[in-house]
Amino acid sequence: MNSKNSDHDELTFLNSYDPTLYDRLSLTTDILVFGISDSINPNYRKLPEKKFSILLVKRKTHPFKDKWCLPGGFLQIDEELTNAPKRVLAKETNLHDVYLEQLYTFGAVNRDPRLRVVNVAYMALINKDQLQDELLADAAWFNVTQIQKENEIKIILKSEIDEICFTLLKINDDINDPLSYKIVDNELLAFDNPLVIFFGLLRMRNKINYTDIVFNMMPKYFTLKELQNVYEVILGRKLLDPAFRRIIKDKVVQTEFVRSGKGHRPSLLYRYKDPT
Amino acid sequence: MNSKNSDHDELTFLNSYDPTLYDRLSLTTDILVFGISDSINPNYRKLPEKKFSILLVKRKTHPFKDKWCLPGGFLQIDEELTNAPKRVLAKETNLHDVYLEQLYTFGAVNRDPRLRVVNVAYMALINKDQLQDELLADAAWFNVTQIQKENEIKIILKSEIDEICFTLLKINDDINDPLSYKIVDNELLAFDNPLVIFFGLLRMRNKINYTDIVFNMMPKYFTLKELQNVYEVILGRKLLDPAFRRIIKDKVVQTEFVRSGKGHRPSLLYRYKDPT
DNA sequence: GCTGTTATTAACAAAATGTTAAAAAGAGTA
DNA sequence: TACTCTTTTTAACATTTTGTTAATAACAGC
Repeated sequence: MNSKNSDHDELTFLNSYDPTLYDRLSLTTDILVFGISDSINPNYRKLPEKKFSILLVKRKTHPFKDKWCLPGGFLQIDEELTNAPKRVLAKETNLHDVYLEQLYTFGAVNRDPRLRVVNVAYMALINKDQLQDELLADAAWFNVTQIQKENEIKIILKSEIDEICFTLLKINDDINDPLSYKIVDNELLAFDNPLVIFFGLLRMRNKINYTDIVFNMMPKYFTLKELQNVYEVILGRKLLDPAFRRIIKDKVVQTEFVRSGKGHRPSLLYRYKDPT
Repeated sequence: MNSKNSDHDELTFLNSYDPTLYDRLSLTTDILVFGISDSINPNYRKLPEKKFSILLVKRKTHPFKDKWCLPGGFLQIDEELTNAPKRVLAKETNLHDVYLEQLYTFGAVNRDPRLRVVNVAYMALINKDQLQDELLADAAWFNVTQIQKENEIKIILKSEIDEICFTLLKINDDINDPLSYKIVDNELLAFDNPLVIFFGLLRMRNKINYTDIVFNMMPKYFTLKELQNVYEVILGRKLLDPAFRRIIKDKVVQTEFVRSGKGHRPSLLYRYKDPT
């Protein structure tokens, strides 16, 4: 068989192909938006505290009406998969050109009560200073606190207007698989969003150690202590200054600027050194 | 609004919901099966060489008839997403209870010439000793060789009956995103399979350093040198014996058995120490 | 100038990793 | 039996990285 014939066969086949031959379902995308919040410290001489936070929106329609959920939407039939989270994010937060990374695809049969839906979850990292407009009325930032016990992970999400709490139980040994956990005590979050959030936190804690993704959440200029605080809230533990500085100093460049007026030695401002 | 009313609203909504409201498409799953092959060394006194290899099947139908591809199939409408790769793997290789991990979801609009298909790729690790039956006539193991130049990655897949070669060009800085690469010079592989294979290799090389996944490809008993060889073929570089042994000795237990008769000091046989 | 505060780094300790080379334990062979 | 060839195994040291403590620096406010 020569190549011409083969191409011809393929064309004939494609022209007579019936696309309804296989089961068809809907595909959605959720976006787990991470950012860093400053919360004012009551002691006016102390530094503001950094908080690791995620963006949730309140559902206006059924199903899960009035519950919080991750911003998301349906994939369109003629739309690149990678475009869907961009489009949704632009619509919900007016953010463009943010760091996006595919997180995991969730496909439990009953995850949506309406119909069979498979969800491709993405993770976005934003520098909240770049938020041009106010958030929509039904969106809010929630600070993340994670409490780990034996086979149980409790996550508390706290905004100015609401507090969400849920627990994940480990039902399986495979620690890197989000489906190794079962959701319990979830009152306020829609769909399987607790799994998406948990898996995103896990991914962040891992990748922070061997990539430069944190810098997507930093402003252009920052002090090393501010950067260290971001590492600390993501990792959920304190780091020692000298050790942190040794490791991070390859990734940043000192600038001519300082942050002063704080009642102590001014801190030098650094910026990210692009590795090229 | 009380909870009873809310539940009632939700039920009313669900009963009147029209599932054809949103675009619907087909979902497939591909499985990148990794294994380790022994190739006999021509010098009879030398040890057999370990090769890192993947399983490909030859397509019998259009599209891409007679090209090699990853084993895969369509997700059924009432099937758990995690079940699809299990079902496909059982059918194609007669393997059950293998290590499976979700790799990435590929959703370029034109990745399948027939219809809009989104593909959830999985990675499987198998110990080839457990293969109970012969492979199907149209399946074969291909040894993997990867050659990295500047912005170019060349991958050579070699089986007893065929040799496949393709190149990926880096078109984007984001090194962890498979879509940062463009496929060139691909003659023999179907769909976007080169991207799946490349991303799987990347994932393996990363995870081998901070997880115990290699042991899914090892037989029950193995020598430390055999284990080291597996690390070496996956990482694509030689390791120094004492350094490797120091790191790996926490993960294995020495057994009472030895492998002898090789014309040199016998090697102690170890087994995986489950971390529990 | 003194106090309170945080930034920055020096200096040392401890741990991890890289490297070289020697010893151990067999099979084959003269 | 003694010697060679081979690979396994580890000792011993060098080097690098990381952990820790504590000293010094530089400001604001009083």
